Amino acid sequence: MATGRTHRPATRSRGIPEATVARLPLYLRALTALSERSVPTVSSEELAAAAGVNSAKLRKDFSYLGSYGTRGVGYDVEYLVYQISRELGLTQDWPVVIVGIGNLGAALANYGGFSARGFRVAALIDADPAMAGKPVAGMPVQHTDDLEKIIEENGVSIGVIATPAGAAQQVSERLIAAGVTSILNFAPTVLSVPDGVDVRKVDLSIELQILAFHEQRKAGEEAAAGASVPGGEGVAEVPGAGSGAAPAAAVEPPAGRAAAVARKNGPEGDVPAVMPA
Amino acid sequence: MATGRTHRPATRSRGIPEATVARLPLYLRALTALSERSVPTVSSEELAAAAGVNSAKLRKDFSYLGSYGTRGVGYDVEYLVYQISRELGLTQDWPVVIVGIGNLGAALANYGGFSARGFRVAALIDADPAMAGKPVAGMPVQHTDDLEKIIEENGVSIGVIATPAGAAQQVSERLIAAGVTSILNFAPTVLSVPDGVDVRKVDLSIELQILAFHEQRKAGEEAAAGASVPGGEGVAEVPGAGSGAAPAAAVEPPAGRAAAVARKNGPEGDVPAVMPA
DNA sequence: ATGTCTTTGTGAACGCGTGCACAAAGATTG
DNA sequence: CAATCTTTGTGCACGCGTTCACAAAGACAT
Ligand SMILES: NC(=O)c1ccc[n+]([C@@H]2O[C@H](COP(=O)([O-])OP(=O)(O)OC[C@H]3O[C@@H](n4cnc5c(N)ncnc54)[C@H](O)[C@@H]3O)[C@@H](O)[C@H]2O)c1
Ligand SMILES: NC(=O)c1ccc[n+]([C@@H]2O[C@H](COP(=O)([O-])OP(=O)(O)OC[C@H]3O[C@@H](n4cnc5c(N)ncnc54)[C@H](O)[C@@H]3O)[C@@H](O)[C@H]2O)c1
Repeated sequence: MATGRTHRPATRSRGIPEATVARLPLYLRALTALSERSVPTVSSEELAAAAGVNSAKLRKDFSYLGSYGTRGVGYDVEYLVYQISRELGLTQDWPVVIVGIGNLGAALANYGGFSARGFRVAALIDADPAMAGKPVAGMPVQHTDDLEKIIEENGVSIGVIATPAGAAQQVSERLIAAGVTSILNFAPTVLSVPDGVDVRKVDLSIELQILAFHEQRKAGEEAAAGASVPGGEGVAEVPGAGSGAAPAAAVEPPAGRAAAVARKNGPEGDVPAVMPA
Repeated sequence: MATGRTHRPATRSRGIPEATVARLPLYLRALTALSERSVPTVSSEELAAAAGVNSAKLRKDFSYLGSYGTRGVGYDVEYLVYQISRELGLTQDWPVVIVGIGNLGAALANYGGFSARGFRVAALIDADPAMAGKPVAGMPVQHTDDLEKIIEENGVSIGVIATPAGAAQQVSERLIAAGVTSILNFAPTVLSVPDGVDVRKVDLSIELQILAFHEQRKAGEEAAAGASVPGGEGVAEVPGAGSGAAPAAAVEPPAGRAAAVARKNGPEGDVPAVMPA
């Protein structure tokens, strides 16, 4: 998932809902696959299944684009591929720069699916002088000093940041100052950008943490259902104990901070242990 | 945006809203930074700014966890770090396997932030016999044949898929059959999984396409603004080629886009064309 | 033509998420 | 102890997104 433009001022948003926009690429992918198999038409039901969404949702999504279907038949695959591509702006060429050619940046540069849909890696940029000129994915890495020049000369409006978190904000500022108005950020930092600039983030760590949350919940329910007693849980040390703030154990379960939670919410789910930084 | 679990049966409504869960890692990151700077407390306003969200939203999010703040003062940093970590399940160790050690998989394996928060790469798995035994990130790559054994022996419940799209579904099935119940999928495919299994996807291509959509819209508005004075807010002008620093355009039918969208069926310039897949 | 059958397009209801605005809680000062 | 100041916690309203359900549109058969 990616966030970014949280701010939608509804500026004459006579447009396609954001949620719909986010699904269009999904539909496009499914349609492209059908197209390659020379399937002429698809029903909303079939396509929805392929894209993993509800068919009513899909129909409503398409309704924002116009009435491209034929009742009793379905949608013309080729036609829809074209319409969605056009709506997403994929009928034009989008030069992209990748900044930060480390493990991830190099992988991205080597990624084939990149150029498959109108996106073209225009340049690879890194701050490490030792990398300058070194070829990655058949393209010489360029030094950050030339960032502005590269952006302007290639008319780049989309930038990908794959630098360490500490450098991300500064890199984004340089990119924006040079003309970039859309950023895909892989660094685990919140980028602060001016209005008019779109930022989407890809954060592995966040995704894993969300999965962990659900995983823990699943384990908890399972345990509760099984009525089994998991091994000793030994309450570990509580960081920053003192501070006087927050009422400590008042009633309820085992002492410690866990009680605070139980106070408001349900009892179960107390699994204190070591805590990483 | 998990593909599988779209359905939320609200099983036992004792739950934190999904949107809140997705923000907790963000708060945690900001709090960890504060903690490292030995800041004792933060106000919702400060923390919200650091996390890039609305302060009211942050307070409401925290209210789902319980009442951990002190009015007139703010939140105790250390205490909150602990509570959020516990809620997210980061107080326990999560062994993770990465399947598909190619460009991306190797980058992920080398990623430090991985193990920083309770996640531990338990194994690297690849189908290529030539890779078996080869060390990546100081860990020998193991063959897919041993996938089930690895999962079971290490008690892995979270799997990361970084194989080509064509292999993703099959890999997910093997992972699930072996006991994995959470999957982070980097392959551009919709995974079909049974109930109870969570899937989250990271899709570079989709993110770029969403950015392209907004980028195109920005270019269009810009062009419209520069043209004749827009009297009515009704229909947007057609973003003609040229104008602005827009990238080189590819092929595109002449007829108005807005017209086709607004109208039921635009017979005019809507000639199906072959699009770059 | 007429009737039947399939599938779209969408009105309407509903639930979730967001953000405002403010009372209450507690710190702090006199 | 009372007054004042700060900041939380949340009631409430609003808008977006999702889903159901169905009339209407068109294909197709008779
Ligand atoms: N590797 C992964 O799988 C992964 C996963 C999720 C997130 N991330 C994030 O992506 C970013 C990159 O990760 P990585 O593993 O490739 O790190 P890395 O250290 O391998 O690469 C970082 C690169 O950025 C360059 N760099 C540093 N400062 C720069 C600057 N100011 N301008 C331009 N280039 C600069 C460095 O020279 C280096 O080549 C990090 O923020 C990391 O947290 C990585
Ligand atoms: N590289 C990127 O930056 C990037 C970005 C976005 C998405 N992706 C996606 O991530 C996936 C991996 O990308 P990549 O660039 O690393 O590809 P890659 O070809 O470099 O690596 C794929 C690896 O998967 C292994 N593999 C193939 N089938 C397997 C199977 N059945 N079981 C286990 N391993 C198997 C291959 O041996 C290979 O090592 C692809 O689906 C790609 O579309 C990659």
